[in-house]
Amino acid sequence: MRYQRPKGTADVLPGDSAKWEYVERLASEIFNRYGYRDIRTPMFENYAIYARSAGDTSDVVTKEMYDFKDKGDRHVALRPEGTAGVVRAFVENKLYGPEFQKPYKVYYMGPMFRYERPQSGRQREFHQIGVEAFGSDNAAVDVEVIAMALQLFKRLGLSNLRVAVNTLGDQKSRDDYRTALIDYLKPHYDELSEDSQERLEKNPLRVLDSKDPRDKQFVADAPSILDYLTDSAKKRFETVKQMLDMLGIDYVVDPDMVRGLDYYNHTIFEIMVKAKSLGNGYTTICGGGRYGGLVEQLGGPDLSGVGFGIGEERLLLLLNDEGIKLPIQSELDLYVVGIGEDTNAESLQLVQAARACGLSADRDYLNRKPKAQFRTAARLGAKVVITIGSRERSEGTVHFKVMATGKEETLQLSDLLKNFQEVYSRHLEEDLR
RNA sequence: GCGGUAUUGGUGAAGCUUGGUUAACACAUCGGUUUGUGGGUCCGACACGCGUGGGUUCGAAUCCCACAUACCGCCCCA
Repeated sequence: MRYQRPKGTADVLPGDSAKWEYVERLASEIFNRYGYRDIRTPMFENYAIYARSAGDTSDVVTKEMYDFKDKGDRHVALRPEGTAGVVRAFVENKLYGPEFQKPYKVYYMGPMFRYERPQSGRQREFHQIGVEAFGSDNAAVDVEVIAMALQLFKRLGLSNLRVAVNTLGDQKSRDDYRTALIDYLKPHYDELSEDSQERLEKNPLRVLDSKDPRDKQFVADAPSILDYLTDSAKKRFETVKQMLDMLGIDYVVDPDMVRGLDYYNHTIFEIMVKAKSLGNGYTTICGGGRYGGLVEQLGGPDLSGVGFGIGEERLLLLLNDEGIKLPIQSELDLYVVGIGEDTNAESLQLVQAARACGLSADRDYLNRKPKAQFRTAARLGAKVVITIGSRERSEGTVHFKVMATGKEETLQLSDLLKNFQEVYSRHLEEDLR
């Protein structure tokens, strides 16, 4: 009986993990530049936090929640997304207090869980890189987070991104529109897909997102949210667009765009990309928007927030597809070849001396023949190989070989151990000259 | 949750339609290529046996069933 990893999970192995590290390091570097700080919240929370925040009708809550009762009979759920937990932490730790600068900006990265059917770029355990900014209604913050995500993608070498924005308006805009949409769709109820018939009752806005041709014909002529915005909501959206223009960010307004979580209002956006590994058409790799009410709903003051989530698996899949080489250098400064079992201790001493002064060093542990060891050294891309055998041992010397030039010279072991860094660099540089 | 395709060694895979006893070929890896030096040549090694568990059969990687997983589509989304 062999064990398999749980359905919908993945092992990130060395080699691949270097890419993850690079992406995550770059993200935190950029986010920090915008004043966002790392926040780490639990991977599971009280079930109610997600149920209440995401909306009772959302698919995430109704069928994708990875929830269970713990030994204390507490109903908990593995986080399906990052925002709710961060909001909870924001409220619980009273980060809305006057001593904190607003907007309060944080970022996070880590695993999320959704119980659903796995596919490429869609797993049960997946990873998101996300940000949230609380406590400012300024449209500039909306634009800033979009710009920030774009900067990350750009720095990673991605192009041909499609930024779609839309607004859900304020409460009144939304209510008015909802009514109008229902009025429009009701007469066609029987012609809609079964899914949309149900959506119409629970969450009519979702009908707009349907890919079913039966629905699409009606969606095409459906009233637009943009016509139902209140003056202030409209003005706000205009400001967002102006600011995007001003920053030279290309975008399209997609009035049919709806987000999966119910808590959004005003600005919502998605950054999409066309990639073969992610199926046909455009796939979203970053989605976000502004949310009001959520902070209050989880017991905090009436503050709004804005943020986004980036799907890390999708991002990496995309980088792979595009053939983008991340600048990941795995260089080896030194490889120690030991000839004969009695050089075991000296080999250890040598790599340790190198490592102690900040060089990367490795050696052979299998007592293999010199030829095999050199082959390994070459494959690892070692800059220098130090060889020690019985002859050297009796003379208190080692062979120092610069792999690029093939030049080899004899050094005193004691000199090397006394001042490894200096001796190493001097001989390496002399040889390469 | 629904529908479909797939599953052979470290990897890519042939074989499966016409069940029969050496599971082809290639890459990678390891060893050797005369005694201590680098991605080359040549030689050699490398599947508890064909996702797991049952069944049919004298006999199954090859036929049947169940399950698992991956992938694709739907749903939805990162």
